[in-house]
Amino acid sequence: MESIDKVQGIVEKKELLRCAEVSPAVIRRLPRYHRYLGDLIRAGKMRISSKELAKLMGVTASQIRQDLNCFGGFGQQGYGYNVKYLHGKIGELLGTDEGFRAVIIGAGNLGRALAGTHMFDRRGVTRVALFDNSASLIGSKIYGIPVYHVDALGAFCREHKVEIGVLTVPKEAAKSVADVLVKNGVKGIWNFANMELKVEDESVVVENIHLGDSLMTLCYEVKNRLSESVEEKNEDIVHI
Amino acid sequence: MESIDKVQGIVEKKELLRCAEVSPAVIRRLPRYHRYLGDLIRAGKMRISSKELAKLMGVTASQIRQDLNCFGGFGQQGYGYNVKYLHGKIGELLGTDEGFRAVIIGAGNLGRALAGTHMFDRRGVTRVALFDNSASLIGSKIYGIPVYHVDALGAFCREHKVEIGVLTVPKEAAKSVADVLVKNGVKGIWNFANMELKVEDESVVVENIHLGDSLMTLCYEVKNRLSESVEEKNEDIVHI
DNA sequence: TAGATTGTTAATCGATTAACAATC
DNA sequence: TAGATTGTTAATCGATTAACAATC
Repeated sequence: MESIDKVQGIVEKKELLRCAEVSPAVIRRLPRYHRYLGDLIRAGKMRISSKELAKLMGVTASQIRQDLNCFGGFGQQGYGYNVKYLHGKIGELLGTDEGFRAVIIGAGNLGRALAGTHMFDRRGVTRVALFDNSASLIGSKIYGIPVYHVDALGAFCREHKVEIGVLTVPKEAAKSVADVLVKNGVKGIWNFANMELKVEDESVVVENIHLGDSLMTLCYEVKNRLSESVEEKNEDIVHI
Repeated sequence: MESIDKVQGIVEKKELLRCAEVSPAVIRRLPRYHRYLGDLIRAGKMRISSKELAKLMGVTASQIRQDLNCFGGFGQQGYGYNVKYLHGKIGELLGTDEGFRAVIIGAGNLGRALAGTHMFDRRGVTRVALFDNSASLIGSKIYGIPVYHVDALGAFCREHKVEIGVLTVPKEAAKSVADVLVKNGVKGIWNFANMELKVEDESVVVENIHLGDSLMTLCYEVKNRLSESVEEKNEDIVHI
C-alpha cells in the first residue's frame, strides 16, 4: 500500500511540474550544469554534492538545488547527486534524446563555421543540409553536408521533418526565409541575422543571437574598468 | 546664482552616477537600445517618446526611462528623446568613441567569419591582426587583416596597445593564450572557446560566448512547446 | 496656459539565498 | 545511530512596473 502511495505521489508531482512554468532564468542555467557535469564525467567523478558543484561553478548550492527541483528530485539525501545520472537527466530535459534535425540557411562565413563544428552532434542535433542561393555552391558538400538551393528549402523541411532552422542569411532575407521554415513545420529558429526575428506562429520558438551586443557589453566593461582603475589610483594619492 | 546652483547640481549628480554601480541587467540592455535607435535614425525618425520606443521594442516605458536615468537625463519633459542625441550618448557609454583595437587569435572557421564581418567597425573597434599557428597562413591576409604567428602575439599587443582579444582557439589553448594577452596589456577578452575562461587580473574583463548553451536552450523550448501543443489538444478533447 | 512626457519615488513582483526538517 | 546532504519553505534581495510630481 505504502509503495503505491509513493508512486502516486511521484506521478502527482510530475503532473504539477509539467504544469508549473519554469522560469527562463532557470532554463538558461541548465546547459551550463550539463556542461560542467559532462566535464566531471570525463574527469572520472562519480558523485557530487550541491556544495561542491556550487564551488566549482561559482554559484550558490541553494540555487543548484532549487533549480534542479523545478524538474524533480535528482539527488539523494546524505549522498548528493550521481554525476552520470544527473547529466543524463538534464540532457533529457534539454532534448538531447529527441533526435532533432537542423538545416543551416546561408553558406557564408558563419554558416560554414557552424557547419564545421561538432556543436550540433554533441547535443544530439543532426545537420541535414545547407541552403544558399549562390549557384557555384549548389550540389557541393561542406564538411559532408549537402548544399541545396534555397528554393528547395520548404519542400526539404517538410519531407525530412526538420525541427530546427539556423539562419545565417543577411538580415534583409531573414524574415522571408523564416516564413518558409515556419510554413513547413520547423519549430525552432536559431537566428544569427542582426535583427530581432518575430514569427506569427505561437508554437515556433526563436532564439536570437546578437554577437554585436555581446561585443558592445565587453567594450562597456573595458572602458569602465579602465576608468575605475584610474579613479582608484587617484583616490590612493588623495588619501595618502 | 541660480544657474551656478544648477550646474553644481549636475556635477554632483554625475559624480554620484559614476560611483553607483549600474546593474548588469541594465548594461546588457544598452546595446539593444543602441541598435533600435540606429534603425530609427536610418528610418529618418527625429524624436521618440519612451512610450513609443517601448512599444517598438516590446518592453515597458518605465524600464526605458529607468535604464536611461542610470546614466543621466537624456530626455526632455513633454518632448521625449532626440533620437540622434540619445543614440550618440548610448554609443559613448558603450565605448564606440574609444577607438579600441582588437586582435583575433585562431584563424579557423569562426576566426575567419569574425574577421570578415563589419560587426567590429560598426562599433568603433578595429581588427588589427589575426594570429594562428598554421605555417601556411602566416604572412597572408584574410579580409585585409594580416595573419601572424601566435608566438608574436605578446609583443604585438604591447606595441600596438591592443585592448581586446578575440579567442577562437580550441579550448585547450584558451587559457595559455589568454595569459599572454593579459600579460601584455589586453583589457577585454571575447572568448568563444567552449569553456569558462577565468583570468587572475581583476582589471581584465572576460565575456564568454556559449553558442552551444544557446542551441540547447532552443532545443529545450522546441521540445517543450511541442509537448505543450499536444497537451492543449488533449485538454480540448477532454473538456468537450 | 494646457498637454505631454520625463525623471524619480514608491509598490510590486520575481528570483536568489538562507535555514531547516526530512531522510538517506 | 550519527553525519551528511537533499528537498522545500521562509526571508532577503534586486529588478521591474506603476504612479506622479516636476517641467518642458
